[in-house]
Amino acid sequence: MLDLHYVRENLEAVKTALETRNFPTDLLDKFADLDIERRRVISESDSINQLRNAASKEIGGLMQSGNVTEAEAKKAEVAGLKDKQTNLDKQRDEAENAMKELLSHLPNLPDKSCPIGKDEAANVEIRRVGEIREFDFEPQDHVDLGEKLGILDFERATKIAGSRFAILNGAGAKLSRALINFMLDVHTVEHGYTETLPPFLVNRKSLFGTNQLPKFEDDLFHIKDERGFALIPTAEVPVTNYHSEEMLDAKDLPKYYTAYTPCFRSEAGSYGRDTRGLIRQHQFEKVELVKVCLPENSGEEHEKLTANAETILQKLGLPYRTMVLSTGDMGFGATKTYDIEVWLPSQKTYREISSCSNCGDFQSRRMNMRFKRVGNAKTEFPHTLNGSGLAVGRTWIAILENYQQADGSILIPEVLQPYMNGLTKIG
RNA sequence: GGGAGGUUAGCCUAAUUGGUAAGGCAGCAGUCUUGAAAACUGCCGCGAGUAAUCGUUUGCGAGUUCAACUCCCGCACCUUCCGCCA
Repeated sequence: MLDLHYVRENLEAVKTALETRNFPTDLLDKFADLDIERRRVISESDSINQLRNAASKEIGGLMQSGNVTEAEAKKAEVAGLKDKQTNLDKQRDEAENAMKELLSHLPNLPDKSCPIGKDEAANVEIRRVGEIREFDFEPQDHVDLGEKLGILDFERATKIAGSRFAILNGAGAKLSRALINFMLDVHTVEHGYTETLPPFLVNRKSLFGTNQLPKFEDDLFHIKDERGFALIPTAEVPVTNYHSEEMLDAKDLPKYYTAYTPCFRSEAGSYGRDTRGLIRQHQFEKVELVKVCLPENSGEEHEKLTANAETILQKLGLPYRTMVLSTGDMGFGATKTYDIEVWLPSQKTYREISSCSNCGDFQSRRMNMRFKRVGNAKTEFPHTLNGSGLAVGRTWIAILENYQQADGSILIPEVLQPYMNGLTKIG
């Protein structure tokens, strides 16, 4: 959420910035009116309250000194204020809710370093790592490879759940589990993250905190239950909200968390896109990286987090490139995002395998997570960052496709072999 | 599912059969000092206001009342006990 005062004082700049995100600025045209109305109602309601409070105090004094008749007279005087106040309070609630509603629908402001453009065509490649393998045979895609090896079963997954679900079997399931453990080990042991295993169901407040709500309600799977749970679309939700509503101490920052969770997405509106294979599923596995840090360090922490995710691809020997997203392609809460894309031989293209975002104070303000510095009384909002480290299903795809042999078998990258009980090859 | 106790500002703690949130710690600014400490003064949740100031805030939501931390109802969370359960 953007800061009300900031928007008020920089309205034109905010409009210009949000335009680069393809955000319709007509919503912002309402800001000034809402702001004025809100302040008018607040001050009017305050002055009525002032009258009531003063009268009430007088009555208290009269009652204590035994002047019952005078107190009764005073009571009658105040009675008329009540309706007026009820009415004003209602207007006040409406005005404040309208402002909150408006602010909660505004996306974050892009960082100055982001390329300006209206879609992914404006994204800029900033590095390319690893050698793309030359095949002396026609490489198959992961669906053909997986099904022939008996480690991937879409047909039965569709039978027992539906489309966009998959079943991994045997060495395929083990490979997925190996990837999870490998990633968690690298991030905890080498990169200093604390492993956490959070709830996979969360409440609406948490979803507001990490900006899935109110705008992206339809992207979630909701539990039909009065408690309003939803299945997490990413571990970013429970992990970033870990310190929501808390007052942190600057000396305890930064905090680094990594979590493995399944992720659940309705994929409403993506009919027909990536229908073949494991690329886009309703349920997928992911190891997530989350940081909470001092505002002045978030740029540097963002670079480090992205590098931490890239380390996994380097260790697995998978070729990739890193893109900085253009203003038009960034997610709602991000000030800046790097996408890491892995090479898929079957598609002869790079596909997203991680998205690493700096959210600035956008989320901490929404979830009321604050911190204090020593020697400074005022509370501040820390910055939050998140990124996939990595999407397990897509890494699984990349391993099958990049490590396939002419006979359809798959070599296991050396770093994964200890996690596969020494297995060096599938098939 | 049932019972008991609890939730006050960054932290800790008060508040007469209902009378308008007292104080301490930490922090900020200033006075004093060569400097620091101590002491003293002001500030020290949020909102409106250039400001004086005013409003608002006792887990959340409603209610009774001129007036609610206090009384009534509902809910959340924490502690604990019983039951059930992997």
